[in-house]
Amino acid sequence: MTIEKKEKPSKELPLGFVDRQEKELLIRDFVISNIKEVMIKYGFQYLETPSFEYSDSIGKFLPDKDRPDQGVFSFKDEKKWLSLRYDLTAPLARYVAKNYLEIPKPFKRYQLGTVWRNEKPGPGRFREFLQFDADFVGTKSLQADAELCVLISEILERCGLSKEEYIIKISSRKITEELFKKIKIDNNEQRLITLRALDKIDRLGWNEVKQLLGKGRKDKSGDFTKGANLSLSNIEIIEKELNKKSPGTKDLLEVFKIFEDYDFSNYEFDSSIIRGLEYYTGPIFEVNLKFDIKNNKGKVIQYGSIGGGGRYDNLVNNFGNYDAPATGISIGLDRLVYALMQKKEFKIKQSKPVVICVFDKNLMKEYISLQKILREADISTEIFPGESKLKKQMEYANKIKAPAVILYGEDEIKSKKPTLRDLNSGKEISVEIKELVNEIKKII
RNA sequence: GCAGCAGUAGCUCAGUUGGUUAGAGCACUAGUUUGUGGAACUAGGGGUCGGUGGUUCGAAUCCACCCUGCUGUACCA
Repeated sequence: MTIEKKEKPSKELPLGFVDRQEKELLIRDFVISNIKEVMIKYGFQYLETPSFEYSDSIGKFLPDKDRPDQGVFSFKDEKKWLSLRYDLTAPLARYVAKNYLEIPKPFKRYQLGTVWRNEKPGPGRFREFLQFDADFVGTKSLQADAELCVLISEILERCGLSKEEYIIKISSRKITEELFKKIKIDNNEQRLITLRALDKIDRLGWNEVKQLLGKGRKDKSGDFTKGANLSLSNIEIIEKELNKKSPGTKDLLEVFKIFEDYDFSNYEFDSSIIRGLEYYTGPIFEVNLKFDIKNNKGKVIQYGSIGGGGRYDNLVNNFGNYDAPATGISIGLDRLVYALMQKKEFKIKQSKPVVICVFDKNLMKEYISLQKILREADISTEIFPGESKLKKQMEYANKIKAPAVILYGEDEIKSKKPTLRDLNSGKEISVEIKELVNEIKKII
């Protein structure tokens, strides 16, 4: 006799994908509602594009042209390769190129959407996450760049962050561009390695970055990273140039002037902001949190930025002949939410239902009429969803954090006075049905 | 991707000169005479000891490879 073993389906999730609990979702909803209000106030259009795009629509113009397929989830249709979008900027460029003649110029749109990246996940970093993007397409005005920073700032503050808890760091691609001219780097790979190295100044410090600009660097674990192989004199020029405390480029001076007009000051110039992207052409920004973020074991972790962006004047042009200079910013919503959850003072009101206990199925009509009264008063209410002893019903109510239970058994029904038990204090009172709503409101 | 460390019940972990049916706390389920939660007590369920192969009479324990997690690093549109 043979017994076939049944393979049980796996209850594990794919690497980098997570279930999200109510607490997180409610904070996320709160953040999203703030975003929408601010975006409407700033006059942006709401847009949604599909999760999948043809790979070449979003892949061909990837900044790292040397590895266009890396990091993206893709599958082959009968005819073409499709990819899950990895950000909202590439689809926007595609959308603008496709609808160029119909859209207003400039085009201001915002978008909320899930994006997917086939990369190694870490604390607060997943392979599926929600992003928020706001972009101006079709304007060279630096007013747009400045306004993006102002708007992000307003969103963060509405979400409960104080000016001391975040900062917008700003630099410009013009700075590194001029630098590359000065030291005459035209080798693209060398430029990329140099940019990536400079991006790490705040984390590693100059000494380590110099190694990356030169031969390379060995990290704590013993792993070796190849360097850009620049000459010592060039490295010195770079260090001197980037250590300047104020920008020498026209674009940033203008942006800072506009900030003044806006009375916006929660930013700082930081020439080490690079954003690793090849397509940025002007001002670039990064949104950083200034309070400690801990992992689920209570250890403070390197959290990095929660968002960023910049000017990309050539991206739309890649799709055709339309010249549409643009600038945009994006926020990793899940990362922002993860950070907000750590703020002790941050509380989201959750209304949990008052539970009406069931003594006898035959009395259901009574329970439904009580439930109706409460629900009509907009009080979250439920009749215990099951058939259990009273004790189990109480345990259930306790578990779901119900504020109160209503006991309405034979005794109470005789006098038409339900018993209301406050689950926090444990106090019970007997109330007239018409007083029930008022008494419950006192508890909630 | 690279490197270091780790992987025993849902969770936190104990368990070495390799030796009989693998443990605790919390959680879970049922009960403590049945109309009362968050306390206590009793009983119970639950583990191919991350996976596969190897060494051995015998492996949670030793070896190899793989998978997963953590930390750093790389990449990050």
